[in-house]
Amino acid sequence: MENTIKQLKEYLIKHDIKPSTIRLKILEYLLNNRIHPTADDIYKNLLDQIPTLSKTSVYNTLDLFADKGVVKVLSLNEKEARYDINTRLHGHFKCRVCSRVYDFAIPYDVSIPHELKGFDVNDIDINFYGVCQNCKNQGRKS
Amino acid sequence: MENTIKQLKEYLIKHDIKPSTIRLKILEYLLNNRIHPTADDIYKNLLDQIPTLSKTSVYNTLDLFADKGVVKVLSLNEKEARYDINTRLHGHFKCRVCSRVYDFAIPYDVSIPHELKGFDVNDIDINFYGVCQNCKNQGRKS
DNA sequence: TTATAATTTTATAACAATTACAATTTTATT
DNA sequence: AATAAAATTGTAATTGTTATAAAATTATAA
Ligand SMILES: [Mn+2]
Ligand SMILES: [Mn+2]
Ligand SMILES: [Zn+2]
Ligand SMILES: [Zn+2]
Repeated sequence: MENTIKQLKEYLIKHDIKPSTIRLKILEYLLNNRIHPTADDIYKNLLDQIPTLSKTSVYNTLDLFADKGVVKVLSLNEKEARYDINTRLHGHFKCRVCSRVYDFAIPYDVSIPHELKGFDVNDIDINFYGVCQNCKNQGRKS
Repeated sequence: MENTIKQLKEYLIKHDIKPSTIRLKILEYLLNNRIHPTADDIYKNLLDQIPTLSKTSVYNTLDLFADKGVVKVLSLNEKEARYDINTRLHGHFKCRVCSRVYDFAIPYDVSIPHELKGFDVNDIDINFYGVCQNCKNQGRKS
């Protein structure tokens, strides 16, 4: 809805990815559904539009996207990986009740600690776990 | 080597865990091998001492330990979980070359960001990824 | 001690996410 | 149109983990 096909194509090409139909659809889904979906979420959701879609293609595409820096893969203490179209450094909060994953800005400078002097740090994950306000309010009613 | 059986028993009892042989062995392993091992690491290593050991028991024990706060489970962008006998808040660095996991002290106050006001935060993971100094030196030789 | 119950451990099968692989389809090039 | 390259698919394999029920061990009571 937000992006024209042309824009999506340019986005992929800019990231050195040939814009196939499936790749465009997955990119579009990720841009319009910023919920940190799993591969299965994406697969299930696109099945209406692309009835021949295979789960392998979803994995292939997401692996390619991760390779080219289009998505960041999230490990949030669960067995399924999640995919984030926002690759800039930011924190994640996972609610253990509703399983929603919230973004937050990291409120301190993430400098390399002196214990890691001489290490190359390419990637940083900051993950919080607990119960979100929504779920806390829900529980209050009982 | 470091701990007497008596000390290990007390440690488990203090955490509300009945000290069975397997539990003591796994605890001892975790205390003496602070390498953030996987369930398989632990299983393989104890097989000499306990030839009848089953992997299910290792998982059962680690689940129990996690439940009782004796270990912290780590999700480090890999499919296998790792287990840390140090449950105090600290950061982890995973080297993508040698797969070693290093500890580091978190060099800032991990206060709850204002975006998460009203959220209950029970757990925090801070994970860095990259190449450790060891592996960087190794590579330099070529 | 013996009997009985509770707990722990084991072996095996089931499960679920991901990956491997080769065949098919689609797209690009000549 | 013919050919080559790339993308997609279906299927099977792999892997870490979990479920389940039987067997072994340990605790409790008679
Ligand atoms: Mn995010
Ligand atoms: Mn640690
Ligand atoms: Zn919630
Ligand atoms: Zn290394």
